[in-house]
Amino acid sequence: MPAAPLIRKLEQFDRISDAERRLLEQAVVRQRAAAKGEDLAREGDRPSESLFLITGFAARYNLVRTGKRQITALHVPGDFVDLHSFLVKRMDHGVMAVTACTVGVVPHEALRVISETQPHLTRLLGVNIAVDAAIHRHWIVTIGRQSALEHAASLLCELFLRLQAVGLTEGHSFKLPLTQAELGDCLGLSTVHVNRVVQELRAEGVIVWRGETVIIEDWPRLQQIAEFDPTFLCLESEPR
Amino acid sequence: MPAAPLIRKLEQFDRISDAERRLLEQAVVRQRAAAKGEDLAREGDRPSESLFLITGFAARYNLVRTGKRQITALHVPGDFVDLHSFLVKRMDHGVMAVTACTVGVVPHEALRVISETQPHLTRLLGVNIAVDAAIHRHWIVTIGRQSALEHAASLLCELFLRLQAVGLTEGHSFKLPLTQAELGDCLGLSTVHVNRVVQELRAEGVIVWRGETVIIEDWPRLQQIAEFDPTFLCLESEPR
DNA sequence: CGGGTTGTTGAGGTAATTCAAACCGCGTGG
DNA sequence: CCACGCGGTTTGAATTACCTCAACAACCCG
Repeated sequence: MPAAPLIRKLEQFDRISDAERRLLEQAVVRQRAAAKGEDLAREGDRPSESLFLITGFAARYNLVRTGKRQITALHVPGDFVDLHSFLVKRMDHGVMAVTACTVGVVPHEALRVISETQPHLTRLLGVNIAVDAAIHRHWIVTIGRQSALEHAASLLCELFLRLQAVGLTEGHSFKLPLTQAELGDCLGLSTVHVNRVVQELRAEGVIVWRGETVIIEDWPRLQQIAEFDPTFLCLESEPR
Repeated sequence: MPAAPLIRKLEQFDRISDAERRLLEQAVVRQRAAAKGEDLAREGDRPSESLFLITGFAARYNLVRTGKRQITALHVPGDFVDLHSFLVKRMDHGVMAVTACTVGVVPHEALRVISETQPHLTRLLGVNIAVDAAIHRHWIVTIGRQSALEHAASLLCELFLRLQAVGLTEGHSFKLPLTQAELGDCLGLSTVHVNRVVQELRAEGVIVWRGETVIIEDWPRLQQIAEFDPTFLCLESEPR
């Protein structure tokens, strides 16, 4: 049932009929594994299929001349990592497997058929793209106008809720398989500074982070530090 | 012919049939004027129509607790400022008229009819959202990993090409009706620092900026400073 | 002509960076 | 079983890019 995470994700947005469910299952022609660190797509590619995560974490990234890297999006199971490539054709960023991943493969041809015959499903895929964009905007705000501490807190809030929505949290804890360097590439910060900010969140008793496990000890306070309003994640199901 | 700028914008992505053109014209039920500084939409709104710019500049923005503002997108004639509100329902940001604007009004009901009956047009509207997201990602990269100078240069490159695509440039010059404070809100910089960076671009002979007019004196060098690759703007028409 | 907005400049402060080194946990191979 | 190497984390010190505050100049509009 490789389509299950995708279906659950789309159900965050609206109810899905059995017929639609079957169509999505048929659209996933195969699944494949990717090793940690592997590129799922590269800048400049013109993919003929789109990928969604079944298990693992992935990141979209861009490299700049100085050798620095900026991660522009983190993806968790259920997320399409390059749905837009169906519409926009050419990848303007790479996608890498942050952990070992399994991905479901949906040919653009299948997406085209859906777009021709399934208006409701097409809208839900559109919501997918629009929510990606909303998350991007949120990142712009936090990079541009929040302190490193606020920004880090914000990313933790976001990830917690997104993982909770796909059933990957336990109470207030979740697996965060990112190095501090990778976190820095998300936040636009140096590794050293990420470390200091994480220390501060720990010292304040807001989070515990050991190994790959983050425990949010004080969720209200974390939200307050981050000034976090989850509206943009669009986690409520309604007719669309 | 209030739909004309919208049609031209969509034609950047792909050919549009006469029938599609007529449908778009019908979808624009009216136009309205907005004064400089007026809000076209506010955070938390649930609009029942989407707006595109016919004339003028608009910006999406978010406010943070400290009173700072971050602009997450700039819009020029032809751009929808809140197309995503059709899919995502609730505005997670405000939209303000940076200059006096005229906007075309497209009821969500009309978008729904298009999405039910016009797969090709629906895809082009999807491209619209996807390109917005691509621009967002570009902003994340430039805010996160580029210097203020590079970032400012990058925004000028982006605006020049977007304005050129809708016929609002003359040679290498264009109207940029933004204050340095507003530019700072786009770039995540203070007004003072924006000023210094602009001075530097002037001193290097890369641009002339007097009043509302920017002249790009050395386009290759501006692109080089910004490390600018226009791919993400998706300015090539192809079948979609 | 005057008052508000915008642009410019200077000086001092600070958040984050860079560079460097030490440390830690962990898997691997001798 | 220990030594080693490696990726990741942590700490310190010096540097820097950008910020804040403040004053002033230029401009525009009524």
